[in-house]
Amino acid sequence: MVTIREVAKESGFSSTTVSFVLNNAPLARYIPDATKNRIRRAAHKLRYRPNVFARTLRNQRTRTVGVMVFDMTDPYCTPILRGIECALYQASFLPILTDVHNERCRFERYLEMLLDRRAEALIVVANWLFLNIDVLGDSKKNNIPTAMIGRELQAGSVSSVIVDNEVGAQAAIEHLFSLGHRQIAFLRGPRHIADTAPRWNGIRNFAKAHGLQIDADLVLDLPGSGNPLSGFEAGCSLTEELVRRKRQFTALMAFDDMTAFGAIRALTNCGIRVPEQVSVIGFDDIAHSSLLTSALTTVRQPMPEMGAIAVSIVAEGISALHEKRRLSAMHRKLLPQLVVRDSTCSPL
Amino acid sequence: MVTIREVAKESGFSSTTVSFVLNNAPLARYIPDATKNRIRRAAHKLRYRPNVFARTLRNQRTRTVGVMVFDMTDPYCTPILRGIECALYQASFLPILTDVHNERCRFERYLEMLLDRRAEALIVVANWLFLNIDVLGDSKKNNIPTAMIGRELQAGSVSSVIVDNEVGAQAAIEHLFSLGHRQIAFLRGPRHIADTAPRWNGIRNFAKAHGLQIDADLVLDLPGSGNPLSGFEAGCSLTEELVRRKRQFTALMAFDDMTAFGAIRALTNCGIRVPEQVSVIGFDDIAHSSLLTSALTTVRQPMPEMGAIAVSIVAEGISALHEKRRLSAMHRKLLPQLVVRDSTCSPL
DNA sequence: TCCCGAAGTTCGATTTAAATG
DNA sequence: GCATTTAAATCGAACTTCGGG
Repeated sequence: MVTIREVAKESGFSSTTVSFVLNNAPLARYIPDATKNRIRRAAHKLRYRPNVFARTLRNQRTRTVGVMVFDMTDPYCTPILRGIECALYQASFLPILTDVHNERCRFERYLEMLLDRRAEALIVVANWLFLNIDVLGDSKKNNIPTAMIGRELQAGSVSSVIVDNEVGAQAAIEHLFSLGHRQIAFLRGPRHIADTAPRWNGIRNFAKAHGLQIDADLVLDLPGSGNPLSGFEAGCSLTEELVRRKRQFTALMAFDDMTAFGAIRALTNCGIRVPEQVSVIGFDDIAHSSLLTSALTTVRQPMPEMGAIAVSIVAEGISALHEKRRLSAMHRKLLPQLVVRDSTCSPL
Repeated sequence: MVTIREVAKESGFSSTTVSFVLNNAPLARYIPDATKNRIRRAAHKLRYRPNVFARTLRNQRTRTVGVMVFDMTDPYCTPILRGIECALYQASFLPILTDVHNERCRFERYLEMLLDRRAEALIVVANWLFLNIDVLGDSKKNNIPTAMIGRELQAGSVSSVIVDNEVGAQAAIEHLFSLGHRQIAFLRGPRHIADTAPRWNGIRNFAKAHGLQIDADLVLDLPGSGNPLSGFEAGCSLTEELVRRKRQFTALMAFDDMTAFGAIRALTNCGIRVPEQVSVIGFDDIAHSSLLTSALTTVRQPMPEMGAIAVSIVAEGISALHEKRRLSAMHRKLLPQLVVRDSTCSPL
């Protein structure tokens, strides 16, 4: 590897001058262009690349952001990661990707590794989250800008980017209602998932406002497990349960897309056609929702945008840190969007 | 941040001794346990964490691996990334994730960034690859162990991990054949994708060996674009084209699962039932293949395993490098597995 | 005083060579 | 010579300080 000293020798100047010139340091102001050019040419000729580690050792900047995902296999994550990657690329940052697998010990070990590597910020994708983690304490202690996607922390210095679950759920139920559905079944999310309550609130509020009766027998809760893909099986078996109860319903609103897929599978297995006999609506708009034989109507979360916003928040945090500004946590709540496809229609 | 010198002061020894003890260096052999304990206690008490950058500056080890994906939104990537992550975690390595978006300039910039960061190895996930990249030259020049997943490089020092496409395609066609299908349509992959040719070879060989006629009018090529999800639309429109031709076929073999999804959509739209009237088989077994209304029969690539094997290959390369052993490139070809689900059955 | 450039210190650890009893 | 410990050099860049013109 060629060092700055070799560039100095090659160009005939000292390494100090080389450093000034190549970094456009303030002190390079008075250095004549002739000198600058000779130095730059020498650096280019030798294919000089500054040693990131030596540089970091001096100025503490790593241009690295730690990204923690709670479960990469969750299809919800991919577009978020893409959004993060895009935004970081533009800012010349590199992501270190860690996947916590919803395990506390992995979370702690990875957090330690990321802090050891002096990640300048942390982005946590915490949608399907079963841990009661204390990123808060840790990141506060280590004072590194942190943004969580998919979960809002009430207090503390951790920023958050979430979708407006209440508005989203309301849009979904409004869609079904305006199609004429009155007997609607619900597969609610697992209790301990943060998204569950606000979505249900949205539904209840809409129901109250429009005099829609919610039949308690048509409301079931997902059990919830460590695996985000388990929503499929759960949606499947809960829907079978609904059908067995022989309570009429013309539409089904699922907690998320995976659950909706399971519901559709169960309905199809029972000889019930979607959407002719039962309309189904999901939430998220994961990548393959449009590919289903009957493309899924759903509420889209702007995943790539959420990733990009998280990056912009922590980038701002990093700047603030360097300029010694105090910066309080930001909490962004993005609007979801109803996407009408083939799995919903008016009841006959 | 607490430094080794503070630990030295706290424990009453020099930083040299501290370093020896905490790293279990050979020279720590003669250091009495009493000393070791005092040092370790001091380090623990002060919550000492060695500065990764100072350490790397000395011994050149970063415990970092660069991961380059050509398109993260390709569902094929996710399980591979998971496999890589798992294996790296166990080896106490951290991945820097980069997504090339199938763009040459991104590829080059990211490669440079990864080399700047002294990634100890490179893993390239190059399934849906349109670039004629020269990782080869670069990695040779920089002499860092490199493994490619999804594409085999004939010569050079780059290792590879691929699935046996020929065997996989043969398994697929054999499945259809043994079900009794004789009029089979094919949606072949884009010309410039590496997987296309071997899969077609597998099909042709099987056909020849079993006297199966391949009707040229039932063979169409995917156009191929930069976007792996475009396979859906292509599969859809090509299948419509097939149906328009009014040439009978009882089964359709798609290049990959996305294409198969498109085909199923088109068939359904045309009022043709899957699998009763036309069986459909895919390739890959991406995450949601089992979720389709009629779960897809397909040929599974062992993605997580491929990721893990790539890691073990580069890990071996890293060791070899440190022990100054010469190590030639490895080429692993894994066996795919037929997964029979609901999209295939015997013709009526 | 202003301009230009160099010498030397610093970042935090590892490691060589050497000094003790 | 052996067991135990350490001073000093090193990694590569950035930056402070200083000197000559």
